[in-house]
Amino acid sequence: MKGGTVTVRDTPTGWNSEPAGAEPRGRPRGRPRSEAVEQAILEGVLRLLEGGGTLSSLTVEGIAKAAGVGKATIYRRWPGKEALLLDALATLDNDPLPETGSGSVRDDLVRLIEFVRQRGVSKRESELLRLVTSEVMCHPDLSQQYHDRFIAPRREALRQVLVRGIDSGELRDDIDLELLGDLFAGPMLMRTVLHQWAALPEDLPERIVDAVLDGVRKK
Amino acid sequence: MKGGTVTVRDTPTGWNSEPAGAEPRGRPRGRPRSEAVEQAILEGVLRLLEGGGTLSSLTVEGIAKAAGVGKATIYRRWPGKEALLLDALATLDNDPLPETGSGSVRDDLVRLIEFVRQRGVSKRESELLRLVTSEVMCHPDLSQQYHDRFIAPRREALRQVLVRGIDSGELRDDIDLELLGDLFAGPMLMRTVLHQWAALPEDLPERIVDAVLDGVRKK
DNA sequence: CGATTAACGAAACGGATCGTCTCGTATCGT
DNA sequence: ACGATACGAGACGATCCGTTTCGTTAATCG
Repeated sequence: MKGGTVTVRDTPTGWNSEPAGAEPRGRPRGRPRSEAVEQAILEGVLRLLEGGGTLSSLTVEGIAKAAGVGKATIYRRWPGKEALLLDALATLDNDPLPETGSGSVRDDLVRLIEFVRQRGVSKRESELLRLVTSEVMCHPDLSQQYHDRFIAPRREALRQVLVRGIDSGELRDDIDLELLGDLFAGPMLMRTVLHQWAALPEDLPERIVDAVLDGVRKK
Repeated sequence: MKGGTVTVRDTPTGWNSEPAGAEPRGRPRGRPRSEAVEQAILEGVLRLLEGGGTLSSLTVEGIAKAAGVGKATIYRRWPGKEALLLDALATLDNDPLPETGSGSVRDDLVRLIEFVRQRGVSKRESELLRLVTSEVMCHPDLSQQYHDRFIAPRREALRQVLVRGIDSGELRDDIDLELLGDLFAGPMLMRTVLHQWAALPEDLPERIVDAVLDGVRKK
């Protein structure tokens, strides 16, 4: 944890994206970083994860070996294993959020939850999500970054749909917005993250949304 | 991971409780294990966790130091850090499940979810639960033990209440039992495990249960 | 009482990984 | 050509794991 000499000149993928005008400065002097190396490292991480290894089995040296690079090359780009995991997650998680606001609020909710389900059914993404979540839960600083980059946009999209539903009179206006979101997202996240052995049938989003909308009390 | 000479003679707390008649044999010959040491180790784990350390900060050597014991004494009782964590969790998690079946199904559901909320509001239990969950998610074998010891009993209690509700006509009978459980438990577990920064007000269980029962669609 | 048996604290060991650092080489701009 | 920087390879000290040894302590058995 003490100061070192390895200088992280810049970070292409943005784990510590410099906020102020750092981009428009001229190209740095020496040999530029290889984009191929960048992708080889991220691809190596994903490849190692497909074997369903434990978190401790994903070592930096193993990543370097799998990617055919030196360790220093990894530490030149990321401050540690955790930030690298976050960027690896980002390479899988770049699908755009589904369009909302066109049809009924009910269909928008189904679309958003189906989007979450898709993460769970993909073996590769599921394994990665599981490890990242477990890693993030122990690192408060990473927890913040993970929340900002991955959780917050989804929660915001869900929130907008819910606000639209309240305004249009389709949803009750006497329930906390946050609670409302958890009612819809909780059941699906529970299956994708907590117990991965649960099945994720195609119609699960529909069933969740309709059950939460209509209530489970026998009329 | 290779075979060793340290023989685990017996395991008081039951991480590998011998199923067959092993208990009624006469007292073993030599010096018995100190119960005080047992509790000192578990207490040391809990004390280290209150500082909100990352999972890697909870080292076996640190536990031994905190408890004032030797490392071998820990490995004499538990096969590794993970199993020790599970037993430490058990020392906090020995409150009996709330009584159900007396009044309305709605009140039973509130009681069960309030029971989950209590885990989340206790700082000590919350931290421990967070670390154990993260540890468990990476160890398939531990995941099984964790599920059997902690998850399954709660799910079973919830399931019984739901079955009673269906039989008595209070709950719809056209929804999967498993989905029904996730609808109630998901929102609360989401807050206690996934984002620990969320508030857990006292009336949250009531609000969850009533919202899921009545539905969130505007009538 | 004395012998036996096993747990105890302390400490050392080999192995693995981390994060840093140093080489010699390769590739860029000037 | 030259300086600057990234690259792969690998050594380094530090830390932790899980095992093992050592001398001591506490219980049972004869």
